[in-house]
Amino acid sequence: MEGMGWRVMEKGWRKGPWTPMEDKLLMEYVALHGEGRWSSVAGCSGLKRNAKSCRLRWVNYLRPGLKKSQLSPQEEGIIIELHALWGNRWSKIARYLPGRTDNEIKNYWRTHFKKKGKPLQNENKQKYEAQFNYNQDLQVQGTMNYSTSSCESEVHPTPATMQETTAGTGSMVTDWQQQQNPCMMAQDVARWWEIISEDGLWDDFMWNLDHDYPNQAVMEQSFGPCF
DNA sequence: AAGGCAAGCAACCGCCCAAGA
DNA sequence: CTCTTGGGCGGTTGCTTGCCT
Repeated sequence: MEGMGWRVMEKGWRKGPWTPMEDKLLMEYVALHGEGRWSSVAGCSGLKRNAKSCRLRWVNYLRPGLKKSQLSPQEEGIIIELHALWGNRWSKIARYLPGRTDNEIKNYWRTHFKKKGKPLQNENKQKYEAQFNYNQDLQVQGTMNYSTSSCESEVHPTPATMQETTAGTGSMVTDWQQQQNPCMMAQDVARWWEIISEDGLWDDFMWNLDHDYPNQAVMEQSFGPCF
């Protein structure tokens, strides 16, 4: 560690894993000054960490309301669905999973889905289907905002989808209103899933997601011009 | 029991963008 | 308008841990 660049003092900044004492200092700082004033953390708190490191530590680990538990099948389904819509927009996806961080979702995706040549089959697919059925139940109950018609309507993942995970961020709807119109429904995802997994399109699709947006050609082939 | 290997995760890096001077 | 600075984001790295041989 010490000799490998970890924890070396570069411009006086500490690096590497955070100690409990550093966490305590950072929490005290945020309690006093609030979030978002990262550039002055070092000066005010005595922490020898740069602004970015402090922000990251706070956002990914110390922030109140973070869930430490494993992702539920419902959350997994949400990730799958939103990743299909937006690609690697982790922070955007994270906004719909209260208590989860973009880093966590990103790591989860990479370890659980990306490394596998054909992810989401069998066990994972079952999990997704559980989520799908769950969404359908909600839809029946009238708590879903999913449109069942077409792309013309406002269609987006709803707070209802994430009801289980909602921890009262309060900003979800507002955030959502600023989002694009994804034009995809749970049913579409399920159908797309079948096509991708059975026709061997998955690899192409996945690797194209490394770029900004999902493979539009594949999507259009499956669903028409929505994408 | 010990070594190797892979998965998981915390943290860093570099780039981009927006706001302010 | 241009430059600077701070914050945010996605990609990547490398340590830790658990499993397998």
